[in-house]
Amino acid sequence: MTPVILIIEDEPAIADTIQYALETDGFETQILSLGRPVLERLAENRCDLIILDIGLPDINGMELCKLIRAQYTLPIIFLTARADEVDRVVGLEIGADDYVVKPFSPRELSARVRAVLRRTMGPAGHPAGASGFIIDTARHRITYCGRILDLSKYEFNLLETFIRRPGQVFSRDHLMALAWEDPCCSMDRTVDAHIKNIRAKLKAVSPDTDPIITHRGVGYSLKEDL
Amino acid sequence: MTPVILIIEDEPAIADTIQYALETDGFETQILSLGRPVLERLAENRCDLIILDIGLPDINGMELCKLIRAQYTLPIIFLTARADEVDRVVGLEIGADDYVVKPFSPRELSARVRAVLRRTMGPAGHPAGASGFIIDTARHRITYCGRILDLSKYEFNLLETFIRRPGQVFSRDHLMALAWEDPCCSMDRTVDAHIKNIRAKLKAVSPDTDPIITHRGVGYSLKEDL
DNA sequence: CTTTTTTTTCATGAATTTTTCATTTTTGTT
DNA sequence: AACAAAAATGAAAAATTCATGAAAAAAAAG
Repeated sequence: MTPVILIIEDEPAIADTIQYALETDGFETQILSLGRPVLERLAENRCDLIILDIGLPDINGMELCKLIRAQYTLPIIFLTARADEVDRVVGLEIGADDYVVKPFSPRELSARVRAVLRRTMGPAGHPAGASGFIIDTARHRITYCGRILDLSKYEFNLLETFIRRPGQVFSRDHLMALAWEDPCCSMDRTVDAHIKNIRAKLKAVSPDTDPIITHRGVGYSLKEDL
Repeated sequence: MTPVILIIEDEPAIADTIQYALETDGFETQILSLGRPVLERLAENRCDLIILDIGLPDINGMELCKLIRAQYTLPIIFLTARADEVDRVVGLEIGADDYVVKPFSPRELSARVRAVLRRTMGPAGHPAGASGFIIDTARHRITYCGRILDLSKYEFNLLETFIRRPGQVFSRDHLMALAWEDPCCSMDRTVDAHIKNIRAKLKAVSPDTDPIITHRGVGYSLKEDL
């Protein structure tokens, strides 16, 4: 399940920049330009992390943070123009998980979002596209270390299920169930054969690393970014 | 239990500043001026968080981070003079929980330590389950005293059944039934052999305690927390 | 219908895990 | 203290499990 990030920021230019960076990295995003409607929004839909501008026109960011924290435990990253040490400490003290000062790099912000979510949601916090993989769902393509992979149908399905949950160990049965449409019951090392082919293609891109881990007697998993 | 913070920093002035700030805020601290001895140190004593300078004289911080993360799940905060955006992104990508650029405010660093620990350890204390064990079902992984165990299939199954019911005494037959898929009727000290292997691996992590209790003539159980 | 690609199956050898077994150590009881 | 039963231990044997290469079988493309 792709993490949903709520961006609370009144300057459209900044909000858009953040949104673009996060979506490029595989997150789902939503923008709110005012602080007051946030609680309603949280009550209605799922949200995994909030990026909160402190200088909102309608309500003080610190106050809003307190209000949110009174009801929710979800992580909050403060965004602000105030670089004062005191502000930063107070911000973190008050319960923020991170504190980013403007002007900031969108890529760094996205990386910080991922760092916080890694702790909060565990393996589920990864957006599609970890371990050097990026899934382009629309084009049905997978990129590995910047290189487009030429994959057959089941190779794609298999690799996709791995990428969507990096680190999770899948049994062969489980993989069959996830990557094959009909419950193809026969399983005489079929998965193994495909894994072998995938590995060969990944090796062609990056010869010294094998991101697929074999768990003897259990199944396979994809290496998480370390 | 006071959290223990390991500071890995080669400049004494900076290390002392950090130490002072953290101890003022109630943390226990320890300073290491080199990177290589870190793994030994981790094997010996408890540590809840690492502050890691990237520019160490003996080993690259990123490499060290990977080495630590291969065995431990504890949070790491990077400390560095490099303000480059690329470095920051890579640092967070690689598994750091936060990334602080020099020069920095000691009070802010301490606040960030608290923010990370709040997520990692909960409001107070360790996240550990029974007797220091944590089961990560998705990753098919068991952590013992913060250390990732390398277990074979049946070692994993066996230890898992113990952890799920701490204190309960299981007969060998019962363990066979629970941890083996087919009712493997053979029972010639098979369980004993696996228990032996598990104990050896636990001993490698914590030499002075054996959390597995033998009940003569009956079976085995896992020590409960007090 | 033929050719090509993909998927599945199979056999082999190597590596690891599991099991067995003989021996030593521990434990509880007389 | 001595004894017997049970468990720990170390090492060898047996059994799995997996990677690999290659050959069928099936599906897709031309």
